[in-house]
Amino acid sequence: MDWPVMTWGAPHAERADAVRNRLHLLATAREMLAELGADRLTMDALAERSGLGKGTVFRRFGTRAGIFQALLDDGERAFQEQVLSGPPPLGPGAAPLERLIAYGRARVGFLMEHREIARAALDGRQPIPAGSQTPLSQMHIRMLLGQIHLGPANLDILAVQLTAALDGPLLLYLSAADLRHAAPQAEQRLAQSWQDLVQRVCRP
Amino acid sequence: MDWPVMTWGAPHAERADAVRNRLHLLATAREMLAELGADRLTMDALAERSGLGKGTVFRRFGTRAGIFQALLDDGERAFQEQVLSGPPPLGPGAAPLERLIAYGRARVGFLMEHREIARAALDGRQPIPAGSQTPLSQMHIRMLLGQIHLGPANLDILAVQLTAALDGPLLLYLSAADLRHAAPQAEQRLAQSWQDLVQRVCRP
DNA sequence: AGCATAACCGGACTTTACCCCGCTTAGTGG
DNA sequence: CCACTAAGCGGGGTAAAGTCCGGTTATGCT
Repeated sequence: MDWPVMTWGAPHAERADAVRNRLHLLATAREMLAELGADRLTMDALAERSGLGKGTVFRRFGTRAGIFQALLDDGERAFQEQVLSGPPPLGPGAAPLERLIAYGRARVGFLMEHREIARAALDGRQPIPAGSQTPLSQMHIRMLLGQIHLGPANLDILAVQLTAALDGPLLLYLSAADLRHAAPQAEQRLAQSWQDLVQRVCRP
Repeated sequence: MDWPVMTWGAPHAERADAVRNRLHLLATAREMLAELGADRLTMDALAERSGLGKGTVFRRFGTRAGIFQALLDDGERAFQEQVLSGPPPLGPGAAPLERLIAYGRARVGFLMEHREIARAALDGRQPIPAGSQTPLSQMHIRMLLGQIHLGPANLDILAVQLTAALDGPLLLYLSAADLRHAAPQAEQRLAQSWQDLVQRVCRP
């Protein structure tokens, strides 16, 4: 799917009605999500409820998972702002290792809060979609790793591995039932374990 | 889905015709997989080609992903045998850390070899299915971690994290195109990075 | 303003995973 | 050998994802 790029004034800019529809669809999707839960949010229903055609829904988001990815991106934007320019230890100003630990804790919280959306955003056929979710997470981890003095190591792959270690448990291995049952404890333990892992990896 | 347990002689054992059909379906699935690729392997086609009803296919495997999980399990069984009783450094006899490194290398190879099936075995709705794939991997890593003297650490979660760091890149983050393009290199780099990661985590 | 064109829209259509339920058959105990 | 029962079987039916294309509308240019 080739998304219309949002370069201003350039040719192929997103048309005004398209923007309107996109925002309206996202709002409607959020409503339905809160009302019905992720797996009862169907494309037909979304189209009907928003008063638009099904074709429009698919052109805007490409795929069902795409909707959840877009929804997640919204949250991610706010989150990234905290990370990039918020107060330490999450934002700049703290030591890189502290930031890395704080980042993991915050991301666990974020994913836990949006776990329904995050799960639904996974698409079996395609790997993690461009412009969404992980790339940002991975890039941030990669950046912080670069600021920590580590011996010889392939920081790019290490960042991928750490991202997987951070997201994987929540996205892949813990069942929804596990989480619903004891979410706060799970969140605490995952954050703590992330800290342990990072400290192990990054010590001299 | 509640699979018939294979406790011998106990009530509810898997019936003979069911076994026949299951094996036949798996064989047919393997054929179609080799011939058409994973995403053209459809349930209807599988049913028709195997000469069985659609209902039978679903009763046997529960879901589309279930077929690929079953297929993967077959390979996994052979793999596990190597791990549990093959020659060192993979099998017993080597130091735990060496075994852990060797295990990662072997698993990367295994997943790379079966990446199409492994991807297709992921089910968006459900977390990693019981009796399949990761639990074995996770358990093995957990066991080896237990044999390495680590400081205070939650070995259970650490095992989950390492499993994610091992499987995640291949299952989630690397696109099929990336892999097709430079599979051997990717395999080498992932194995090397696994070794780096584990050595970092497990040093005193 | 008027025109040309590129996006966009809608909804019918196709494909496919998955469900259901009446019928059949394999196993068992007498 | 026979009945009995639970498991298994088949294939038509449903719902939801994703595609297509003829008609519509926004936008840039003159």
